[in-house]
Amino acid sequence: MSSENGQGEGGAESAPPEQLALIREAVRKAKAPKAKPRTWRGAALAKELPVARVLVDKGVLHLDRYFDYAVPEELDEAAQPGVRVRVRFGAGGRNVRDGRREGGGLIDGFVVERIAESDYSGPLAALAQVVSPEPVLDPELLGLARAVADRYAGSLADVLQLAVPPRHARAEARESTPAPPPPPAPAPGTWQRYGRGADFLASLASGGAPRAVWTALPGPQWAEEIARAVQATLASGRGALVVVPAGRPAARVDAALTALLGEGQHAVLTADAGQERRYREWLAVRRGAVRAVVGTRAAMFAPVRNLGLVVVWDDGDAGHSDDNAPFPHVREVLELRASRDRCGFLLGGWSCTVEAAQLVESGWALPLVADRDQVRAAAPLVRTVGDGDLARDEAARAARLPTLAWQTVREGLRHGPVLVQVPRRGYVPRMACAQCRAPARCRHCAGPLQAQDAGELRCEWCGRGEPAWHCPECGGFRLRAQVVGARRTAEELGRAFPAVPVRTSGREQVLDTVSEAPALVVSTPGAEPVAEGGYAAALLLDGWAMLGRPDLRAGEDALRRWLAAAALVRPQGAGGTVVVVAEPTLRPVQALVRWDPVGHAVRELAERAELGFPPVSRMAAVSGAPQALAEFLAAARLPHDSQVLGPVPVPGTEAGRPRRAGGPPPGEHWERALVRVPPGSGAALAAALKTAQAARLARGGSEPIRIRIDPLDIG
DNA sequence: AGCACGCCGACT
DNA sequence: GTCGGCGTGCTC
Repeated sequence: MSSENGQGEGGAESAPPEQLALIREAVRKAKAPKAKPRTWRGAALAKELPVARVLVDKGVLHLDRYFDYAVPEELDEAAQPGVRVRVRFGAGGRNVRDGRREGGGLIDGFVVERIAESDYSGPLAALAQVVSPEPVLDPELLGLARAVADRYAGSLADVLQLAVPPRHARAEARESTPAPPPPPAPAPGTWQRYGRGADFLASLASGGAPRAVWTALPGPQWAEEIARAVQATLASGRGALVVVPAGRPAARVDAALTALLGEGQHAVLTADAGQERRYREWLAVRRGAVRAVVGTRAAMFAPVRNLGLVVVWDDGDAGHSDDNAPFPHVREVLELRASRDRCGFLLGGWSCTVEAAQLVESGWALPLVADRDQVRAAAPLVRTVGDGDLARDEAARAARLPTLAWQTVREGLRHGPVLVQVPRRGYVPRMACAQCRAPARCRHCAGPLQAQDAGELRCEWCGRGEPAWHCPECGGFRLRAQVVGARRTAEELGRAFPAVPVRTSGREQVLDTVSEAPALVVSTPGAEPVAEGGYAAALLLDGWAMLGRPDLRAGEDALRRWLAAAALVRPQGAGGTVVVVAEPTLRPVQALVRWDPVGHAVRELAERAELGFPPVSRMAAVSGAPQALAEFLAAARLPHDSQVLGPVPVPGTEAGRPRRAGGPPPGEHWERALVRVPPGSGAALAAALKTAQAARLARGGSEPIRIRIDPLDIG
């Protein structure tokens, strides 16, 4: 045996490192078979359960396990399960010679459990400090966080960062005033309009755990309907949690709850509240002083006592997807909570996502829908303007708005406010030749051309202006991108109707409500103000802009945004009219005309099942530098029924493109692979990816690999 | 991520 | 001999 390094000492010295480690381990085990909490200088320890199992608050995946610490006598009382602690952690001070251990930084953690004996064979370090005696991490929340971490191949510490708000000492010092007893069981109110609506409320009120996908009728009643479901749950002696996608709907539900339950019965947990207020409200919930919660996505983890109902409104809104690792989605987390806590589940919206349709199809939830007569009575009349109409429409070319749109606005303004939905910048699709539809590209770098507010063309990649575009394919010189920003549209409409005020609502300034007086209200999707008494008409000008996006959800998203705008318009019987500029043959457009979001989602679901697309199959996106990605995929022990698609270059890593959040570092070229598994193997896929990632990080893999379960933007 | 341990060459 | 390079592996 000729060994290259020729140490020649024989025995353990020349063994390969992994064997060495094994030998060392064996020696250590033999010396200290089971450690009683031996610590520095034999300082006095807690008499009962002297070991604290601690989750150290580091998001690193290979530290995603508990560490045992000795509990000094003076911390015995405070170091209860669930409290925040500080511990020494790190390789520092392996100086056991004089029986003292020091070094390693102080880091935060949570006591998960108190136990009699550690199974760690070595001297335990002691808890350095109990940050506060407030138990913030109870077993339910820990279990949920664990489940979410597994579901999304993330670390427990990362999830806890989302689930437990940062401590605020002043907020903690204040006592939470308990809510007065809740009002008695409610009447079903407008829930009568839905087939099984009254039954659903009755079940909640009597302590049941019904699960429903609710297709809300257009109009403003949805918030009150949610409040009634909450009220029914409170009447059963249980708590309720409502999660909405943004601050404005949160304010609506807040107002409805106050109107129905009075003050002090519920807490509002939104991100924009500021640390002290956030923690105060969260603590009131945790302490059981408040039993009902409405909030935005971070509230999905709210530690509501004796949870009886979880509600998610408008689950298709991107606001429900957390943008911190591991990117949990409100709908999925609340599904987990409903299953784990055996509580009621209500997923509602004017539209219907494919995932929601799947919950119904699998039998996990029941549909809560109104019959066609109710829908017809509540919905506005929807008319379309397609390509054919536009081509025949001379006026449209001159004025950039179809004749039908002008007529509808003119008529609507005689009876009240008119809503104009225009695309947001990010949703404007590539410009194309109006004649042959070839995409308009920059002549220098072939980047996509984009119209600026002032109307001139500019390359999205290199920024060069293009003053004299013509189509290289057919010689045409007209571009098909009449869609312009909100301001431009507002100016133009304002000139056409000089007697009418024009109001705009968009990202910079969002209007909450407008009066019933005639006005033009120009808004980007999601920022539409509510009109008192409803809009007389709405113009949806972003049709093909939204449908043109190269995204699996383009159709579903477009329909959702249209329905959200159209739901603010008066019923057809009261003259409410909607005009959508989009091809009437397209499935989402037809679904809008018939006001049939469920039918759309069901067909979409069937199609995705056939093509092996999510959510029927489960997918994960794995991205990183090409070599690192290849190594990762080779090393990962993926489930045998998984299929790797790609890798392909990550769109948007070309130089000069605006960087997207969570994307690669600037100037780096990344690739992305999609891993697909059939239904039922989702958990195995997440586990395999998590294991591979942990192994990689433990080996000190410096090149980052990003894993995202259920990626949102798969072309 | 830090940080110590340990196995290598260059030095007083 | 012993000081110090940085390559591996552990952190209760």
